[in-house]
Amino acid sequence: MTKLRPDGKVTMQSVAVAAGVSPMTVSNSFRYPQRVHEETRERVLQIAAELGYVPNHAAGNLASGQSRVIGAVIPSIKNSSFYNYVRGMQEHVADNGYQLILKLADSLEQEAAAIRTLIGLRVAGIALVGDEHEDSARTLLKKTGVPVVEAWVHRNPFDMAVGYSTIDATRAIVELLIVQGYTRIGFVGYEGDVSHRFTERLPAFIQCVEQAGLSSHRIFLIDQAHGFGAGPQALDGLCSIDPELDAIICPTDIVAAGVLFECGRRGWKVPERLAVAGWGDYEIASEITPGITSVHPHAYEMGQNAMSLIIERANGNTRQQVTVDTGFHIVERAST
Amino acid sequence: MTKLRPDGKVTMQSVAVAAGVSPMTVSNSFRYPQRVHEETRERVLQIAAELGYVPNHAAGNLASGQSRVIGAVIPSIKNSSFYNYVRGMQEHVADNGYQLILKLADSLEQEAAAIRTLIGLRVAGIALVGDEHEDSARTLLKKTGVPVVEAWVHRNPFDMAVGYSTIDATRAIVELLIVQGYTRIGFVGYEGDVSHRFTERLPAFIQCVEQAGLSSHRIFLIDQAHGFGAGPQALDGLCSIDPELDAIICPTDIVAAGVLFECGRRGWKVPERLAVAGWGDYEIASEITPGITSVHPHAYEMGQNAMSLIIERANGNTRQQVTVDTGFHIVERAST
DNA sequence: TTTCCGGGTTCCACGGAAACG
DNA sequence: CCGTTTCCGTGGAACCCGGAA
Repeated sequence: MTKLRPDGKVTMQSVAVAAGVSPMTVSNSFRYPQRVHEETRERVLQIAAELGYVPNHAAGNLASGQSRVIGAVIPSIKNSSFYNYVRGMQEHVADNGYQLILKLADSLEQEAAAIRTLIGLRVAGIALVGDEHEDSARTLLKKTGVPVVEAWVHRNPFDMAVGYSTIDATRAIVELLIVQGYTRIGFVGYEGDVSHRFTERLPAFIQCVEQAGLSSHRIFLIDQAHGFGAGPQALDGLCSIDPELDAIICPTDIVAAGVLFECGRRGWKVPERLAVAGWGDYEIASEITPGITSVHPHAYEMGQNAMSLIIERANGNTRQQVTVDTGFHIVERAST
Repeated sequence: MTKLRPDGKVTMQSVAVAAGVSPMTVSNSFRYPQRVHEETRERVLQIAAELGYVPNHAAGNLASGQSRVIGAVIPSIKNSSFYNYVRGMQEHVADNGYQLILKLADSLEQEAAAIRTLIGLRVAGIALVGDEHEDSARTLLKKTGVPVVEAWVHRNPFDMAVGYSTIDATRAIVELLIVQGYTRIGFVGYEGDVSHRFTERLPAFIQCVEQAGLSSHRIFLIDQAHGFGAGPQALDGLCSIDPELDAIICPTDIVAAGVLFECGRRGWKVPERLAVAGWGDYEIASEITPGITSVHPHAYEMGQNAMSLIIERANGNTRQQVTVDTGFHIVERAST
């Protein structure tokens, strides 16, 4: 019928008419450029650009049953820890002709809602953070069979996973402090219902210091909602357990920075009076004085690998290895 | 034909068969619940849940030409300034039955690509940050006619805008410092090609201090890429212009914190020797000692209003007022 | 190049039940 | 009492735009 829409909407049809070719040629020009004669293709793309035509993903998805959009759910953008993770995802998908969309979710309910939205969009895959999800979300993911990657998770994946061992990282930090001669080491954790990637650290700490013949009773839990403000609290708490505390391991560099501020107020020298270790290698860790010794997770690589797993699965390649360990390293700075 | 898909895909059809109704009734159960007899509807929804059915947004979008998904492009999640903005958007769309998806774009090219993706998805509207966009993106937006909101912009909108006046905010900060008795006020800006929401501040500063009969030559530009590290640089730069500098206005609280760190190293008392003002009211501004006097943009409200403008437009209501000023306030703390 | 779907929506027709004359 | 109108829950047909064959 070759009927043009009465409204202003530009479709493949209108581009085809304007370029004097069939709709199929337009389609091919976009999806399989080499199938179309160069001259034709360029004319088609040129006219498409002039008309402001962008292929309708909804229609394409419906017709082909495929999608080149991947969804990622991240818990928060409040701190910078996910910046490199997202950048890694972003750049990897771009290199492979995919596109990334993000959903924010501060709670498991929100995560479940985000997953529902992404499934409604029929994305090619979903990247989640952590291994805690609502049951409803789990069953939905299972039933629809979308490729799912859990990031910041290093074992027992729901489907696929990419992460590093927070247990190994805790061990590495503790061992570093011991090697440096600290013996009265305190640990700051989060209280209440927080993600496994935090709760795993405490038992690792206990095991590790006891293995070294040290005491593991210097433990204080703080509220995750507090940022820098948690520093003074944590220091007070640990000092009331052991006033001669000589080192402190913090759950994030933000808390560590808070401890440094408090040390400044008390006139304590770091690391002479107290060594301070952080986690995450945020920007503040290198900018503050003294610099904070910190665990640097390879977040960028995590993002890359998460996308790579999804894209391989989408292309039909089933990998043997469904868990990728992207590792971490310890950045030693003046605070320890 | 009522043919069930051979693969595992759950469609409206399969739900209809399982519930013993027509596909139309399933559709109505989801979209117009009151059109369907309560008993029937509940059975349908129940069975849909059991099968793990989620309506295919792609198909729905195609058929109805409508979408309940709004896209937002944000420049970075590296710092916390957009956290409240995103939260405001998120919560507002949820209350109105819409869904928000995010795209990250660190550059104008990436922004243009993000816009292209969102248009491909045929979203109901697009929220951008700032008023600088690639020409290709501008024409595409114009031609497709999607509702567009520019946030953090307070005038000359491309389509609709929501923001606050950085000029007024600069004036407010300068006036506060003058009232507090500071006369040798320095200004730290960003060099090179940065967003208008930064570049507008310098002329406002100059005009304002000159109006008060003060000198406006204490100006130093830094690289936007630097975080805390910019503090020492800026302080060095301004001190070489005027060693007796008594106040400094920073482009962000991060830079202000960097200045505070440097003051600590130099043994300078804040605000006795130097008053420090920041911008953004990041978490660090309240947590650090002394607290940083800062401009608090109403980012949450900005997010809400951005979504509200788009949703109203999508519902066919054309507003007279296409620019919403959500304002700001100055949070006075010990640093000035 | 053409034909024929994909999964859902719009629009309207259908038919049974209740209300009315 | 029965025929007719109205209402409302439900279903049928055409169509949205692009992709596979």
